[in-house]
Formats: sequence, structure tokens, C-alpha cells
Amino acid sequence: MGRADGTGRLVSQPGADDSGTRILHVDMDAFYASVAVLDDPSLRGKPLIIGAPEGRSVVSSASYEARRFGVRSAMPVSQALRLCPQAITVTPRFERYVEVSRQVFDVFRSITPLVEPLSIDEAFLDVSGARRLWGSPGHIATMLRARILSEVGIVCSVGVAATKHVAKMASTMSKPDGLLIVPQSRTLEFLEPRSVRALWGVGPKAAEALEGRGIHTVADVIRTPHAVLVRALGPSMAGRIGDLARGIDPRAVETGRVEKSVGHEETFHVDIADHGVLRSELRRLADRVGARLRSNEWTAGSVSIKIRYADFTTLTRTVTLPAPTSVGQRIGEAAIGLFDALELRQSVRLVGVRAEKLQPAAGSVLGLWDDDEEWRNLEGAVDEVAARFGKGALTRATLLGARRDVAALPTDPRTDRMP
DNA sequence: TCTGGGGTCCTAAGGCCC
DNA sequence: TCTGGGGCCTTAGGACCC
Repeated sequence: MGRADGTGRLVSQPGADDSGTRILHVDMDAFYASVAVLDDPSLRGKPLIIGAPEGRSVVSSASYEARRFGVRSAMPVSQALRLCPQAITVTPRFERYVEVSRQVFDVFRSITPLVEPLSIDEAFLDVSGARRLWGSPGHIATMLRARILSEVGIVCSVGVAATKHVAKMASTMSKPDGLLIVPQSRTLEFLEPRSVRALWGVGPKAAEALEGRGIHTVADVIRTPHAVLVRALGPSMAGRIGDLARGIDPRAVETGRVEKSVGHEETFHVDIADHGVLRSELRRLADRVGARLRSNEWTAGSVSIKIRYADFTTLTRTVTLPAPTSVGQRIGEAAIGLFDALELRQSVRLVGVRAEKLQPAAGSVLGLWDDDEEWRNLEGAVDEVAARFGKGALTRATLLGARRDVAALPTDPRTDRMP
């Protein structure tokens, strides 16, 4: 989702040159706000702030009418309301956004199977194989925008280019409700005047490091000796940024991205010093993480906790599990173990639990993933496995071990006899 | 004016193994 | 048995993105 207010927008005229392009970056405009308008048309044309109205919440999205007052996403709602007191605050409805997102992605996939989701509301499309059926990339982009508006009811912006990075920059520049095509031959001309901040991966810190050395634009990056970029950004980022500045970006559109971690975190309305409360919060988050893992038939090989103190300093602790698991209670025990090893310096404003090193759950064949209560019932688990594989298949001791680390169960427990 | 929640990737340091 | 180094893994922290 773009963060600008749409001033300085750049769009292509119908029939613009799209030679050498194949990648589309499609991005919904003010997605959450658009969904709010879709569901309640009386909100159209009004300044909207999507975010919980109370507590310490921040703006998730804002309509362009609100952005004109300086409202931006990630800004505290309280500050946004000071800038734009007449704004209407809308509580986010994430399930609804997922629903609308599915409709949008259905449209994408009706055009090409080469769709790489970047987030709930944006994706890369490789349309090089779709030309025969649908026409040139520029034509496809025009059709796509029209279809999303008519079939889903929301507005999007599209960038068309030879590479992912340029396509993404182009969609950002065309917002809102725009289409910008950058033919391959004009890639450098398009890139050079942009601010370094426009480069993917350059945030406030990297921009400061570059600007401190007089590097303000993409053209400046191109002119700067590599060694200077390395000093400013480190070798890995210097290489990447140097390439992107020159329009070099060989990354393909990847359809099969797999999640690497799942986590939940929560910021309290007031800071909390009570260890008992913090522990029970960690357990609750761990149960949610476990449920997510099981619903995807994943197990986690390690567990992290995150603690944010009242002064916003943040620390994380990680532990590798003795065996992968998706059981909330196991994850919770690991989280509590990490928490108890800390000496809390201040009261706490946020706690989080994350599961990492995800892998497919071998034990999922047992079909016992429904809820933690089931696993807390040891006898129940033993009976289930015995009923499925026969009592002679496993000794009780193995079952007890397996119960503790459900995910460690082999596909066929009969191969897992006790010595 | 006080900073959400979901993630990814990178770096650096230390331990371990060969 | 001691020493050194390369490679890999684990852990903590931070930047960045939407």
C-alpha cells in the first residue's frame, strides 16, 4: 500500500510504448479504506482512518481524502485525528480483507498462473506467456484494472516494466488509480531522477547513510564508486542497491513462496510488570501460534519470544526445540522458559511469540491436530494411535514420548519401535 | 507525540566440528 | 596433544516492507 497522498502522480497514455516489458506490479489503492467504502458506500469521498479508535493503535490505511491532511499509515491514530479531526475512524476487519483479496487474486490468476503475492493487496504478474490470449502487457494492465473495478469494486494501480523492481516503482508513482508503463529502453531514464528512498530496501537508515555522503538520487548511486557504497551500506546491500539503480534485477516472478515463520504479538493498553500476567499472555499467544501451525500442517523447530519495554527497547530470545512441534503447550513452555531466564528491567508494553524453522508435519497423518485439549489428554492420544496402528505397533513408552513431541512421530509409527 | 502486527532478510559473534 | 582455520549452526539485534 502506498504511503503518499497521490500528488505528483505519473501515468501513461493509452497505447503507450510497452516494448520489452513483461512484469506487472498490481497494488490496490488504500486497500482497507477501499473495502470500507465497498461495504458502506456512504463513506465514499470522506476522510477515513482504518485503525482501532482507542488505545495505542496506529493507522493501517487511510483514504486519499485523509492523506491530504498528512495522515499516513503507521501513524498513531491519536496523531492522525489531530491532523484530521473530521476523519471517520473505521475498525479494521481483517477477515473481510482476506475475502476481497481472494477475489482480486482470482482475477490475477484468470490472466496468468505466474502470480507472486507480495502482501494481501499486491502482487507481481509475469504476463509474457499471456500475450497470445490477452494482448500486450500494457493492454493486459488496462484490462486488469477495468476488471478489478467491475468484478470486485475497488481501484488499483499497475506498473508495467521489464523487471520487478521497476514495475513496483512504476505502480507506486502512478497511484492512485493509475497505470504507468516503463518500456525497457527507457528504464534508466525513468530511474535516474528518483530519490534513493524509492529504491526497494532503502529505508530511513540507509537513506541517511547515503545522503550523508551526498548520494541523493538514483543517478548519484550509479556514479558512486562501489567501495563507497560498501562503506555506507555493507557489501550485501551495496551490491543489491547498485544493481537496482542500474535497472539490473533478474529475479523471476515466484509463485511458490513458503512461509518461514508464524507469530503473534500484542501491545497492551497499559504497560505491565506482573510476571504472572505476562506469562499467561505468552501462553495464550503460544496457543494461537500452535493452532496456526496445525491448520497448515506445519511444525516448528524453534521458538522465539519478543519483549518490548515501556521505553520501546526490544529484545528477543530464541531456543531450538528438542523436537519439532505444533503443540501450543510445547511452544508455550519454551516461551515461558525463555521469559523466566530474563531479568525484566522495566514494565512491558508488548510480548510476542514466534515459531520458526517450519517444516511439514510428519505426524499429521494421525489426524489429531484439532486442539491442544486433545493433546493434553494423554490417554486419549495413546488410544487414538493404538486404534489406528494396533496396540502392538508401539510400546506405551514410545507413545508417551511421541505425545510429548507429536510432530516427531514418523509417518508410520510402526517403524519407531522401542529398543 | 509516542510509536500495531504480520513478516523477511542481513550481520555479527560465539560454539562446535573436522 | 596442541594449534589453526574453514564451514556451519545458533542466537541476538536491527532494518525494512506492507
